[in-house]
Amino acid sequence: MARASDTAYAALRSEIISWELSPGTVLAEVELSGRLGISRTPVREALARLVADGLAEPLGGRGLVVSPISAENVGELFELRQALEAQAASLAAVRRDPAPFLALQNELREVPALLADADADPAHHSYYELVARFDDAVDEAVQNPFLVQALSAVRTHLARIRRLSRDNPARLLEAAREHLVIVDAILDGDAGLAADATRVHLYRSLQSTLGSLILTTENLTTENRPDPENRPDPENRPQEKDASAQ
Amino acid sequence: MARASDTAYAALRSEIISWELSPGTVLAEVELSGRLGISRTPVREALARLVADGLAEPLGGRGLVVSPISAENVGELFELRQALEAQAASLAAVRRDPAPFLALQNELREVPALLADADADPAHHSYYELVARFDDAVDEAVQNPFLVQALSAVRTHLARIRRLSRDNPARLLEAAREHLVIVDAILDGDAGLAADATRVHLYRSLQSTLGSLILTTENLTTENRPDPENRPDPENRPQEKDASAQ
DNA sequence: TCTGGCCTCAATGTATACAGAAGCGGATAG
DNA sequence: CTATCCGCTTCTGTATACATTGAGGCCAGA
Repeated sequence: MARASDTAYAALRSEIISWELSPGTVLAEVELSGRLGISRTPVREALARLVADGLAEPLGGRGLVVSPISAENVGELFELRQALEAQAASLAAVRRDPAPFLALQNELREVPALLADADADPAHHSYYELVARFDDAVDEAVQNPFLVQALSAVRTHLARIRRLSRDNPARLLEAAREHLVIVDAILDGDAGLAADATRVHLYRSLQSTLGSLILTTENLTTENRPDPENRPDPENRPQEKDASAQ
Repeated sequence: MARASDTAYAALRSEIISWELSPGTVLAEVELSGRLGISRTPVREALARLVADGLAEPLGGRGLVVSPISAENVGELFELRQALEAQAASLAAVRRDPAPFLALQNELREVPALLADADADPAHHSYYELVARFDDAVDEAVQNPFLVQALSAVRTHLARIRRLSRDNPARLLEAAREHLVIVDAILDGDAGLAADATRVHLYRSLQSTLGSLILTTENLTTENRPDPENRPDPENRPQEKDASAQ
């Protein structure tokens, strides 16, 4: 069996990202060790990793809380994301490994058909999974562990933020077209265009995200009620990996 | 007194950055707890943070080692650094808070005089301290915790890499001129130019770094002798903060 | 002599016990 | 009635004891 601390970390991380633990929720060691059925030691280890990820933060010297989120955070996160993804796309263009991007090109062209029958896939899983494969292809192409790790950290926060905004089918279509431009640029080996197309995509994506924000006061305050019984969106959503989708 | 785990983390981090613990050195919990005079628990916490920082990594499932470094790593790190610092400079230009940069502008103009009397300050502390203040000013100006944290992580690795390359007074003069261009661009509010000037600076900086690399086989291998008695450059070097200098 | 398997040992991973400190509640005085 | 102070409770931080797993060495057989 895997290590208890890894299990605890994965469980807590997932609960934070999925809003089962909403921002501001107090993370008490004894309570968590009881709930997860392990001792305090691995729980502490998991909490330390969450703090390093920026998913939890100390509250007044004693005690940890799930990191609060604000609209401001979204903008700041996108400033970082833009820098990283533009660089990643640029490098992917330079690396010139066309195979995976040719496949993505074909699939992205089929997105309108994919999104057409909204009844079959109302949560658009297949679309988000395609975008996740795009991210994976870029990660693979850049061949840069430092950059990939930084991107991964950003995607973690994005996954949490996505639960703040509503999906918009029209926006997904547009996003697919933007992705296609990026892929085309990468296949052309045009690093500058790949970076520019990425920035365009993220600009539009941020616009859309901010336009559909669901900001209750709960999300903004640091002091939330500690009861874990409030998930804003219990219905099935795409997996964690599909962070950078819309 | 501060927490023992923080003390241990700071101590180990400092030893890794200063090459007192060279890449590949095994980090054993019992040995460290004995050497630092604390129990294994806070040592484990410190080691976990080092792994999160990328300063240590697991070796074959069991045991940790100080992360190896290679010339390849340097290039990869600079790819990330370029993305982050270009974005940071660009944002600093947009924010339009001239005061700190006006001060830096004046000081950067005095750098030739500063470097002239090499006898008074052979390690060029005053120069590196100026560059550190430049970094601080940018961090302050961008007003973006996500970006600042990513930059901070990069600077940690840069600090370690700097011990791999020799200082070059001529290069420092050139670097000061490049920094001055960046500051001018920020003061002009020219985001594009600030980003471009940053990329120029980092391109030259990488050239210089790679050109003066001191790569013994020790630095490349994962399996080093575990004895901690080999620091390649025991003479006084600028503090940790002066990471992005040359 | 070389190879393979077993066994021992050592180091990590987990649980628990102990110490200290911060917050909370109650009681008392103004 | 309110504010402040004191004591208690509960939580974090640290140390230590226990479990478990992987590595290395030794012995036996080919």
